[in-house]
Amino acid sequence: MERYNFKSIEEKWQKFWDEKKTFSTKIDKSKKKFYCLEMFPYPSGKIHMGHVRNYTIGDVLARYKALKGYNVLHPMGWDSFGMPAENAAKQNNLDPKTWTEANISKMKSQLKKLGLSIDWDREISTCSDDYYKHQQNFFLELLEKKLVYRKENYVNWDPIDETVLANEQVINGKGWRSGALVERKKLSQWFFNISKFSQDLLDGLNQLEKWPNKVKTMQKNWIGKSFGCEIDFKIECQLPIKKIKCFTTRPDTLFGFSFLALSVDHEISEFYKNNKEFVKFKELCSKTGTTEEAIAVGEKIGFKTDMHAINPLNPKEKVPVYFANFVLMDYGFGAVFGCPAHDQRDFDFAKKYKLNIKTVVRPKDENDAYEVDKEAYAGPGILINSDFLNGLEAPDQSILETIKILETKKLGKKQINFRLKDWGISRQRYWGCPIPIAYDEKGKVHPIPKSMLPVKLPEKVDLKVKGNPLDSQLDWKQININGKILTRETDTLDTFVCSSWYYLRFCSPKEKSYGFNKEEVDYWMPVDQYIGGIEHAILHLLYSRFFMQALSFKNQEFSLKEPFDGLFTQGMVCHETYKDPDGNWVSPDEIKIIDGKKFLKKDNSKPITVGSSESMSKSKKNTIDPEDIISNYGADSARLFILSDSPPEKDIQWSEEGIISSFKFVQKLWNLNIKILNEINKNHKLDCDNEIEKRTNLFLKNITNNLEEFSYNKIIANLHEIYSFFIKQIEKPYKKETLVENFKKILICMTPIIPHFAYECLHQLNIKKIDWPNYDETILVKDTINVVIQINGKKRGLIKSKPNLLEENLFEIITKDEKLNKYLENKNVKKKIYIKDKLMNIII
RNA sequence: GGGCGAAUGGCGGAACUGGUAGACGCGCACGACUCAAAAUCGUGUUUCGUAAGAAGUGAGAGUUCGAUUCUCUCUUCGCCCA
Repeated sequence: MERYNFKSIEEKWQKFWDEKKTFSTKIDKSKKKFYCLEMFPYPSGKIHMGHVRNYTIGDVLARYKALKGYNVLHPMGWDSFGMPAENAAKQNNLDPKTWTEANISKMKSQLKKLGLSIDWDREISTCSDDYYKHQQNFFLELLEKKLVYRKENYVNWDPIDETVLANEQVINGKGWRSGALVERKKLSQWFFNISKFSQDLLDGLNQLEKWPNKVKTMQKNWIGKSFGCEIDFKIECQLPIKKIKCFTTRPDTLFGFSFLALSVDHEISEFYKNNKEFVKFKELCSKTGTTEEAIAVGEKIGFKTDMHAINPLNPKEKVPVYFANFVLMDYGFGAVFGCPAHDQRDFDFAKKYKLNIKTVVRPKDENDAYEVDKEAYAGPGILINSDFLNGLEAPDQSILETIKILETKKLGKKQINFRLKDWGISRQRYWGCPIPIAYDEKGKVHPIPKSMLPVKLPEKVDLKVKGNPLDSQLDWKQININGKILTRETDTLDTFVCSSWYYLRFCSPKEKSYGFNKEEVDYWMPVDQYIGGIEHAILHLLYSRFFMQALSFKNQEFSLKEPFDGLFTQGMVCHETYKDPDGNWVSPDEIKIIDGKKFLKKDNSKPITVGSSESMSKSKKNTIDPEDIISNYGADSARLFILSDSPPEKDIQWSEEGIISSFKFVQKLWNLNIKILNEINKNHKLDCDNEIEKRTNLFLKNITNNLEEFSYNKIIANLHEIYSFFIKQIEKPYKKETLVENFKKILICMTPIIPHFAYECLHQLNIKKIDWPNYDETILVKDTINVVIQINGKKRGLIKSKPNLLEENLFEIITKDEKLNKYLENKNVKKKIYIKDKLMNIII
């Protein structure tokens, strides 16, 4: 038996593809295009199993579509700006550029070893000025369209990384990378006006039929459209304040009004800036964090003012006005009216400060004496204790009706509110795209002229200074524009900006005059299938959608609104976790297993406890290095296993047994191939039956359907089945042409999955022209079928018969069947349900 | 607290629009080859039962001739939001 030498064969084909530029793509209007894109990696050092899974899934699709006759664009690049480079450079006394480029070249060679069908001529890297100069140009275009602006704003400040974080980068009140407790700080920042497109981004989701519903729901919730009402509350106080504007989604509960709460950043707070108690209170609030989550979890605290607010529907009623930590300035108007009976947050606050709690909604099955007791009631019901609103059905009818009344009385008006906030894009970091802006001594903004782009990052900087290193680059900071000496903006762009348009750049990566070439983009866009992790469900995907909206805004030339037609989110790669007796994580290669049960540490034979399977991470030491797998088992085996065990959208458990099993399967296929090659040289003339053709056609049908549906785990099952059939068939008499012809088709189906192996076999059979084989439905028509026989719904037997049997004929067969008739003897048949060619259910 | 989703052998998972539950793989058992082991090949493998047979898709109900699939209630887990 010949051993399959994956090393030399994989190398051979990778070299062949590289030299022949097999996967280089050009516009070809005679063919339908297919743009297959996987989320490009951050060049962190080396690839991990998550990459292997992501890019294998994409590669199967790209290769399959190419065989189906599509002109496939399948590019790869590097999301190469970002903080890890800066941190690593600081630690290793390198510069971020050197570190990043070394990582890129390492990871590129690793990706090549996977045998991916990537057009490497289109490779891009976001940290190269070829790329970011176009991004700076986009920034200036958006500035002209007034979609970029600058404002002073409270930000989440990460005191360890010394940078501003987006709300999404704050997890449990801590920085997503550093883990530092986030502080509030006021800074001048650049913003993309993403909220301008809230409604468009929401509407656009409806068109995205090939997106998972889950992701669409997440984006919908993130955009957070709410329908409600703005209300002016009259104020009584010593200060020159007449009224306060509030936004509420529940104006119908106005009769339950018991306090008015303001954000500590509300403009009215200016009147209290000399009040020592208030200043103390404000400081306390700043420690609870700015995220909605931090506020919801933390204790609700308030500062009572001497102001009183008047209920617009009941002018006799006056309630106290508080500053409260749970009111955010950037939602609504930074002021809310409190109705404790029907909002848990208000309820907690009212209990704490002993405020009035008046029930105004009762559940349908309660009577009007119903009173809220231990917690707020936010469910549907009937309005009570609400004067002229009594009896209305909450929430739908009562809200609309109340708004109508408020509008006619000119006390408020209907309003739509969005949760989506503008996107802060300034980062106080060196390793990012410079913002093409300068300031004069008065602080006035001067865009850098487009002719002066790119604004290049200075190459040699001292990263060890506190704060942003660009700030201390005095020679770089100065710029002469038309004879004026100005100071550059030293903040750089959030790296999410880089990844918001890279898919456009792939269409024409060498275009010099602009970020993309219109003709190329018109041909290739949108991305037909985008593949990546669910962790980007909100940010990256929403920002990319925004970027297209922004580019097409006031632009006759460019009208594409949705960048990604199809989206697929793959699951994570998991592995068992191990701990030694001291509770330290132990990595899988430090472990030996005895009799499949005992887990011991290799060096000291101490017992190891096996923990749950969790997503691979360095901190839990449960990672497997793809490079080891490829060098021990080959890329084809790795690809085969990563596809085989679980559906691609679910998590997969990496296991040693699994990869070995895949490795063995490749070897078995190789042996089958050799047997068939030997058969070609023999001169068989025996003609058996058409079973080979039939089974091959069934295989073709199944694998094609499964490929179309992303059921890649089932494709591997299909391969196992057809292998088992062929290896048995080869022992029987058959016509050699039939055998070889059908085996060729199967090999073609293997090329997307295990390309090196399959192309080698096809090469040995001297096959040059390769197209996806079609199946013949007529061959699949069965001449004998199994009909299930049920008695009273219980399966009692099977009848083999020809198709299209008449009911009475089948029943006759049943009565002649000894085993089945046993059930029918002396019984009255009440009913027969007959589903042709499938089943008969006899009710007795 | 709200939203979405999931639950099938020892394990990962199949089962198209309601119609043979457990495809395929792992693991395990037995057998062949071998002095022996590994590798390889073959057979078996939901549970109980010697068998005939019975039970069985998280729990409970419902619709139906028939439910893993549809409806309701509950439990547990996961993800997102608060």
